[in-house]
This record gives sequence, C-alpha cells and structure tokens, in this order.
Amino acid sequence: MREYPNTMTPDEARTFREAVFDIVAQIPRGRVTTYGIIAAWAGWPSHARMVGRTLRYTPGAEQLPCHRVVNMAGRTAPGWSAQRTLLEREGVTFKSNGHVDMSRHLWVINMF
DNA sequence: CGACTGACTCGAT
DNA sequence: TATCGAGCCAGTC
Repeated sequence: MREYPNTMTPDEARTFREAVFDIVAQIPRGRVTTYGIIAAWAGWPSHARMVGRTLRYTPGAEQLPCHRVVNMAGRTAPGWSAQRTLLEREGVTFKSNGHVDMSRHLWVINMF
C-alpha cells in the first residue's frame, strides 16, 4: 500500500483514526479482527500498534465494538478481562490457551 | 535528542 | 501453535 516512509501528518492521523472507527464499527457480532488488518485496511499496514493506541486512548471508542479486536495470535487486550466475557456472550469460542479461536471467528473483510 | 514503552507483527525454529 | 528476536512507530519523559 505504501512504500515510502510511514510517518503521518496530523491530517493523515485524523483520517486514519476515522477509518479505524469506521472499520471497527462494521465488525459483525461473533466475529473478531486484528489490529494489523484494521491498520492495513485503513491504508497504513505498519501501524498496527497505533490502532491499539487509538482504541485504548481515543474518547468515543467505548461506543464501538472494540472488544472484537484482538491481536494476530487471538490474544485479548491485557488488563481487560471483560473483553473475553463480552465475546463469549456473542458466541466467540476460546481455546484452552485463553486465545480466541481465530480459525473460527477471524473476520476477513470481504470485497464483494 | 535519546531511551523506553506498548490493546502489534512476522519470520525462524 | 509456542517461543524468540527484530522491526515497527507515536508518545512520554
């Protein structure tokens, strides 16, 4: 998506934040997606960490289904035990290692 | 300016 | 998958 250095102008940062919110808002019930996928979809593949920061610190994220966002290993956010409960309530299954069963619930944005 | 810190990811093993 | 290590990048101090 982008080959040149990945630094964002404040303006791009704002656009990125909005894109992240848009995408998260579309995650269906019972499905999960990852920070990296969201970042890539928003146009900044190398900013997975920033997606996490956005959801963690940006006011307004509380009203989004951000509990449906986990990392690539299916690990839930540290220090947020309620996330697992919320997901299980929607039918998301966890493996014995405490990770989301990604093969079953990963939401791959479809293009058609 | 440099060092450190993450709601991260990827490749190698 | 699990574990490691290196790469990543905006924030904070």
